[in-house]
Amino acid sequence: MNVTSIKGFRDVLPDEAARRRAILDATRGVLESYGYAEIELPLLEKGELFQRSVGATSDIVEKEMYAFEDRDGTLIALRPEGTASAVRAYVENGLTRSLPVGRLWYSGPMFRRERPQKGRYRQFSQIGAEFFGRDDAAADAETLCLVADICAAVGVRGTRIDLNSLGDAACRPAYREALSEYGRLHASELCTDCCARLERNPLRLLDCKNPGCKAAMSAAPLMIDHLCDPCRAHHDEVLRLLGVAGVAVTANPRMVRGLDYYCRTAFEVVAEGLGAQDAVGGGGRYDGLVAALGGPDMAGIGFAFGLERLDLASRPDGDDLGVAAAAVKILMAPVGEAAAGPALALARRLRQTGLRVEMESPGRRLKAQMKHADKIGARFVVILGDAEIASGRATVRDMRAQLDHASLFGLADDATAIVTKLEQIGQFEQR
RNA sequence: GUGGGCGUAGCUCAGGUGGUAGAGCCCCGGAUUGUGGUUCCGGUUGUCGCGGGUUCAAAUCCCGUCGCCCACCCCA
Repeated sequence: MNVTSIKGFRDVLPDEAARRRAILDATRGVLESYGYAEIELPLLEKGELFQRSVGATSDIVEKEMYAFEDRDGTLIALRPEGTASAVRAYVENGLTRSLPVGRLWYSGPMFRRERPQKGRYRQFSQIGAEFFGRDDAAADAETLCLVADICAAVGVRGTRIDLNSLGDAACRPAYREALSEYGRLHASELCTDCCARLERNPLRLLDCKNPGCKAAMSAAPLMIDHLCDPCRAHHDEVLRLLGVAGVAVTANPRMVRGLDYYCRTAFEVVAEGLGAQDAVGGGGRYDGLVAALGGPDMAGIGFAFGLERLDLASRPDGDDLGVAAAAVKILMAPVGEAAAGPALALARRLRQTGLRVEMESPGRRLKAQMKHADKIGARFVVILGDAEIASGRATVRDMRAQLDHASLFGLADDATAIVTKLEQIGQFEQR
């Protein structure tokens, strides 16, 4: 094999494609039941969009983004995430006015140039949802309800929703400084990565998995204890509403998120069976992002699920999703070149009634065609050989009953009449 | 970017101490005339990841390189 796919890019074969489609269908159903409308977004955006939203110094933009210069010199990027595009589209198309309270969802591939591993690829798919124009706690609670319902609908096993508040512009800067201060006092106990984080992104000190850092940071101040009054009230109300709604969440005061735009409510859905990458989805509130991208001062909260991870986390006994193979119900078996034309024409007419009909090769012997019929699980085989062409009537083999029905119908018969005859000799589902 | 593991037919793998490649599955064909699921017989596909070295001889030893996987980082 000379030419292969690119590292981190892969082919989704039919079995997996069927599962992905089932997951997408289940998710779409829940999203639409909450009143979300689908939006299709470009795969390419100006690089500037992500620098201004995700953050120019974030890992995603700094070292994971696929970007290149277009012929006119503008920096183009393959989108590493969906929220930035959704917000851009929301502002650019005037939805801030026509749809001031908007619920939008999208799905599709995202691109990040990371080292591939279990559940992580350079091209991966997300299903995302954004809720614009509401900054009240009920909007947060509704969003968490949606997240929980999607997990249930998809059949994700062993899920847990971690919840935290990241504060806002009023209280986070002071906390950030306090955390940095604490970190500097314990700098000698921190790993090199964490030392670098001290100035650049002290919040990340909290979720380092290095044992030494964990120990050093165990007594560090937590955002949750430094929230300003409005943030505190908001967070408490979200928790209260979730309790009433019956959505279980786990308070995780050490959870931070890597994207710059989050504020207040942040959450992550983790599941079992994923290896080290155990997050199936995550999101949070991003009040201020709409304004940062040139729109009005509008609130927003959203999340995204990783399709590959949803699949991994629901796979082994995700039987409720089933793998709906495109089961062909009828195999058209032309024996000899003379039958090719009539078979093609008949198969086509039968398909117009909604039947699934696969056409075999006229050059193959009937035995081989029958073998294939069995392999694909065909319910009936319509045999067209010299005798059938001569008489103008088809022979039908009932694969289940192991019976032939000679001259069952005329080649020129009405398609629906043919279907009726097939139903008379054996019950079958047409779809 | 950093570690660790692995690279033999489409798939799963076998090939002690070097002798020049195999099994099962899958696929295709046959077992007398136009009929499947079992059985039997036969068959196709390999630069043994790639390059170099040692050797009379390497899939097997040495070096390098690439790729995949897992983990760190980060995140979906």
